[in-house]
Amino acid sequence: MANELVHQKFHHILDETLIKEILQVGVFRHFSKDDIIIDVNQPLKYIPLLLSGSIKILRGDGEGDDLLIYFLEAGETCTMSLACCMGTTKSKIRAVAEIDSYLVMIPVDYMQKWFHSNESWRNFILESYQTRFNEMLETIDTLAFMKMDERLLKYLKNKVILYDSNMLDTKHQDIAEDLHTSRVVISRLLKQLENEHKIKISRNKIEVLV
Amino acid sequence: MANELVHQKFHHILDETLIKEILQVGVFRHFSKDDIIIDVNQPLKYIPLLLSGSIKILRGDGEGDDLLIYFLEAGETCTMSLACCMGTTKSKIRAVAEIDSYLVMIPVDYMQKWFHSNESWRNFILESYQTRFNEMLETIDTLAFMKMDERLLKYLKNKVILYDSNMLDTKHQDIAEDLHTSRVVISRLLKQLENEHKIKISRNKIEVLV
DNA sequence: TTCGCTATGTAATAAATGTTACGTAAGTAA
DNA sequence: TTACTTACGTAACATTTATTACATAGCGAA
Repeated sequence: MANELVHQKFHHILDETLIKEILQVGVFRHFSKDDIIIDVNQPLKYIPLLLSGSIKILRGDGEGDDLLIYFLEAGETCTMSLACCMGTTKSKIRAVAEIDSYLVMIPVDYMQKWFHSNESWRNFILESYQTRFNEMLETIDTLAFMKMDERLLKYLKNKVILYDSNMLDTKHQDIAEDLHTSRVVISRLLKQLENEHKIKISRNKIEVLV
Repeated sequence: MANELVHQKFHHILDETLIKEILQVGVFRHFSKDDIIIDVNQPLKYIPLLLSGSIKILRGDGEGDDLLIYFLEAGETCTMSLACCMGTTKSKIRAVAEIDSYLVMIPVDYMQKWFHSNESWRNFILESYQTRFNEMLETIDTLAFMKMDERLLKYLKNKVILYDSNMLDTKHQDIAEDLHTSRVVISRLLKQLENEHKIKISRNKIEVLV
């Protein structure tokens, strides 16, 4: 089953021999919603490839304050891990399972070896960096140029795409933590968005109308 | 002279044969302070390697609003360019010469070729990505967790390191543009920092005391 | 010197966001 | 049902940042 998933999600970018090797050396792991996969300051010994689910990548200031940077989805890897592993430094981010997720963890040594021996792996790494770079730029844009109400709406719309449903199952407090603000601010802005007929609010639920 | 610089700045990371090839295919260019090297939406055909000087990398929202992301220094390359070139997309950033700078521009095709054929180039690219990733994370931190007065002081201290002098030659308006705020705000906060004996202000000059 | 330009100082005000405090409503378990 | 917990609504206020408007200071050119 797990083997099937690796083929399914990665055959378009990684070649057959590499996938075989991944199946041999990779460690398969399952995480439940809200499980912490990697935390800040934790040393990294594995590169995760996401087989199914969705992972939230957060920047933490170390004292409980977080900020959502972006989401990882099936078929992707955590470029942060790459950067960290290569420099054998500690993780500068926190990775949390957004929903139940299935991963295969590649020991760092192989990542290094493959980078020099396998062209498809090189391309995969490069492509990952590219994608993440653009996501980081977008995050910077959002922080620098947008006001909280715009950021909130963008966040909600992004979740709609992620869950493929405009009925979101979320609490104000959770949103506040992802956007690094307070619950009161989020409640206020959500109410404002509701008045503008862009969303509908009910307990534990937000329906996105736009 | 130019050849000397390439050796000097890159021999520790790139091997001899590659440096020779760079000297053959690279285009040498000089930029004066405040010259725009790459602008937003401009297609990229070259990867720049910085031989001397310093380059400011800014994110622009397209309508005149900018935000400083980080500085490039001698011996470094613009990872944004890599990301853009690989995806053959247009530049998402603006690069401006902070001081007079000397570059060697590598046509994209070679960058691709070397990536698969030369180990030292691969390592260089990977290392660049790593460095830039961390800088982007730091930028996100700054935006998300710091207030303007802290950001301002951090900006000033960074310039002190960059110029290796605590007497900075700068105007309030310039700082405001880099930090994406208004001149009035910067003047106000600078005055505040002066009252806290952290800086001394005079026309076109700021002396950093901490 | 005087004129004119640019950079800076600062007040007044507005808008956005953060904080505290408390009330109420929806769900849950006894 | 009652009691309890959790999520949400909202007022009142503080702080931070943005905006407008205008004054003054430094400097160079004529």
